[in-house]
Amino acid sequence: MARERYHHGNLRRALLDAALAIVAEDGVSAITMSALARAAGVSSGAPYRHFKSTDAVLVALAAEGWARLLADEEARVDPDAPPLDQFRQAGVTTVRFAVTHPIHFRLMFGPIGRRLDDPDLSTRRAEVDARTAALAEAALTGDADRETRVLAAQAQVYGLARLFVDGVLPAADADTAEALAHAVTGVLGEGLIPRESPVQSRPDARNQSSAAATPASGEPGS
Amino acid sequence: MARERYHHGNLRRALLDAALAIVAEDGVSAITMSALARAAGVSSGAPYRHFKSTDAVLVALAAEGWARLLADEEARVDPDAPPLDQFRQAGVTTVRFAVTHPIHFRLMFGPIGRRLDDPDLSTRRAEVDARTAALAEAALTGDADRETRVLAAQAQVYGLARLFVDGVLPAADADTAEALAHAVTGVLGEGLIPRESPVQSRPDARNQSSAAATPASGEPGS
DNA sequence: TGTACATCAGTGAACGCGCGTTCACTGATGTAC
DNA sequence: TGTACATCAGTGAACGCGCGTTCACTGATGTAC
Repeated sequence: MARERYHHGNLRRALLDAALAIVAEDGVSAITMSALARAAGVSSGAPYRHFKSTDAVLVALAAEGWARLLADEEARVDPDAPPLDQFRQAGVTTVRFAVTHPIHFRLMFGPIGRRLDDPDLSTRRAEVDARTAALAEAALTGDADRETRVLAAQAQVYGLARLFVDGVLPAADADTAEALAHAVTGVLGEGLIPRESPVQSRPDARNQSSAAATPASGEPGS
Repeated sequence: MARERYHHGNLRRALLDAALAIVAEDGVSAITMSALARAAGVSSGAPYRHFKSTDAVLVALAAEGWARLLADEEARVDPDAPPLDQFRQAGVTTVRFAVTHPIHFRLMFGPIGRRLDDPDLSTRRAEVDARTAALAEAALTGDADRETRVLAAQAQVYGLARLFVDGVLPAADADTAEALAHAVTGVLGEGLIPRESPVQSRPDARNQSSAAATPASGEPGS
């Protein structure tokens, strides 16, 4: 924090934060080693002590994202809940994460996130993947189209997350996004068409287009 | 096609194709006016006759993408089918489009695609949006959480499309992707958990993880 | 507690390169008559 | 069918700029004794 010292103290962290700020402001193409140095208030050669290229910075951010997502899931998924609820909670957490960390999310699931050559990135990603697979395994049993059902759930969660991140849905705070994710995953659990009675109706229907934030709806089975 | 002529004939098209090739090869950051000129076999100043910047090239590609998606939907959605089927066909078509035009898809739904200042882009996008909204309106009736159900469907389709485009699911040909989209949207129609009898089982379950290409499953209601 | 020394993080100047952009030009095309 | 002329698309040389990258340096930190 203190200015005017020869050593920065935590330049690595400052460069990562600078990268986040630059991406948020001008997009990922605006990241250059020079711009990072400038944003961190440091000479042009200094960043090379910590990252060998701008891609390395982005890879580090992606790895950080996977670590944070894992931590979020561990914090927000109740290990004592029924398996299907755990699976759903993990999905809701993913949507929440996407809204609170959109830049990380984009990097994690973009070309940068698929860099298998970086061990830190790939192991952290593998951890989350393994966890998700285990939750899906426990939640959705039976061999009738099991993988199709898992994919249906993953696609929905990922799609909702990306609708926020890509700006198709308007920006929302974490709790609103989470409530929406809860409602939407409920639809998948129940089926698109209400079977007999139309799913305990509530007087909602707020906004205009598809952007309505309609929280709380039916729970899924189990 | 003929080389060595002073006039190119269709440089605009050639520049767009060059941009697609460059993005496919080295990513969107590799697009420069110089690189486009080089790839089109033309002098460095020539592209400026058609585009004022690389962003203008990308905007043109996004607009082209929306036009093609609209054409695809008009070709593949049966106007005589029941409304819910039409809605579903539109969704399946979107997934097919994403797999066959991944670069267009990424541009259409990235920051470039949200440039409201370009009239061509924004009107073409608005056309598709209006069409989708109309199909959703006709397909999903009833006021109980209607918007939530629409969003659930959109999120699932968009999510599946992006899972392909982002490389989370392995690359697939158009028909395989379409079959998968059909199966996955069927899960949303029926509900995640089979109600009584487990959805007329078929002996599938092929691949390893979540990448199984399990085609054909139950139809949705209506 | 003090001293010597090794290690390290950041400096700032330097360089070459490729990109964006401009511009007077030239070759080709199309059209008026 | 031919000629003159306007318009247009692409040329190629030029320029300034910012970026990536290197490197001898210097100030700070930590640690052995």
